[in-house]
Amino acid sequence: MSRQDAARNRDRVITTASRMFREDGYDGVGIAALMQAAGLTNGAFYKQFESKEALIAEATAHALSRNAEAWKAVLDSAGGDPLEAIAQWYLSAPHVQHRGLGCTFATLAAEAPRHDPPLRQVFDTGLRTAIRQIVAAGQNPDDPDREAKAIRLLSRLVGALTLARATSDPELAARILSANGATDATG
Amino acid sequence: MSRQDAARNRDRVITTASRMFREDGYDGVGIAALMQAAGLTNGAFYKQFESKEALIAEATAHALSRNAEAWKAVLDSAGGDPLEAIAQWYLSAPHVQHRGLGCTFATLAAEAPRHDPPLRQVFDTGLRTAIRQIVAAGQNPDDPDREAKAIRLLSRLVGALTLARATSDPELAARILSANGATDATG
DNA sequence: TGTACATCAGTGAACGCGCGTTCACTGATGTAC
DNA sequence: TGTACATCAGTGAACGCGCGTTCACTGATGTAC
Repeated sequence: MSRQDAARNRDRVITTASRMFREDGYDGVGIAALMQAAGLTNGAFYKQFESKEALIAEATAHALSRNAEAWKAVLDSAGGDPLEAIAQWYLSAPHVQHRGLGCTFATLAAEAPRHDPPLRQVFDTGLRTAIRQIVAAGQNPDDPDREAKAIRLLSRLVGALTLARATSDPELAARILSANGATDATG
Repeated sequence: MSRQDAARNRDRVITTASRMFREDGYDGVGIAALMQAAGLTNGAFYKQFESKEALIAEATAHALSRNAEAWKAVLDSAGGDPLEAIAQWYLSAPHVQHRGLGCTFATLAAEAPRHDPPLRQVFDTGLRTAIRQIVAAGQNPDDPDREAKAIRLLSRLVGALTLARATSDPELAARILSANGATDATG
């Protein structure tokens, strides 16, 4: 167990938590279940983190920065209109189905108001990054309304994904997704 | 304790739960705390409800139907463009601050995917109602895209409210709100 | 380079606590005759 | 209309369980000389 091993274990806990929190919510993931999923035992947790709330902030920051990487990849590789490409990708069936690796705003932002300032600040940073990415991908750099447009697109995508996931009726989910720019909205 | 008293108690538990769930999430509200807030004791709960999950479905249906009444009141009394009036009202400071009486989609829809079919169906109904209300308030009844436009508006408002609430920076929150149609976006 | 010691991540059991749910009991309400 | 009984919402304590957190202990790693 070198210090490098310990650092790797810490990273694995954060990665695992960032997935589990997005799947089951902050309240839905216990320390014991998390540590077991990361291949460790209960007690090791408090050698690495001050509290569950501290992990929540770190794991959310991790999730948001992974999200930002994914946005960058999609925007960079888009032929044609990058914002149309983002909407298609964001509202695709895999993203609707797999919450654990998906957008952190859609899964966890609604829980943020009940949490401590550090987590809220993580969301501040994540939001600013996402807005900046969309603004940069816009095709009209002189439009004075371009930040507001970026914010509207982000708001709309987050809302659409959240609502489509809440539904039990695939037809209604498909209508929500395709109204918002999904190409294949079968799920 | 007449049967009417019992029915009133049951209603009070549902109303109380619909507020508390929106404030603290489904996982954040325990039966004991809920019953105490409703002026009853622990044990009475299971004389009225089969399980917590059953209450979750009923309380969410109640919250959504109260939301629908509020939408109707705003849309009916709007001078000028009703959809602009809805956005202003929906993104107003009181709505951002008071989750407990606010939009159920913004507070609880993200938790729905983790729950049983009855709750998901409650969201189905709530969504269909909200979309229908927005469509009916639209000013161009011949627009073939009017349902998609209604869905986009709803998605955008839900996303904007969720993101504005997650933020800890009032300036960022105000930018999100005003980009989406709030008039006074000071918080 | 080898030895002695300090450090510290991890183990696994335990802490107190609140969770959702059950239960024996109470007593007022409603029903049957 | 009065009496006897069944119903059932509510009480409050208890159930087993999992929660976040703590702790004594282990043993490999890293440091000092």
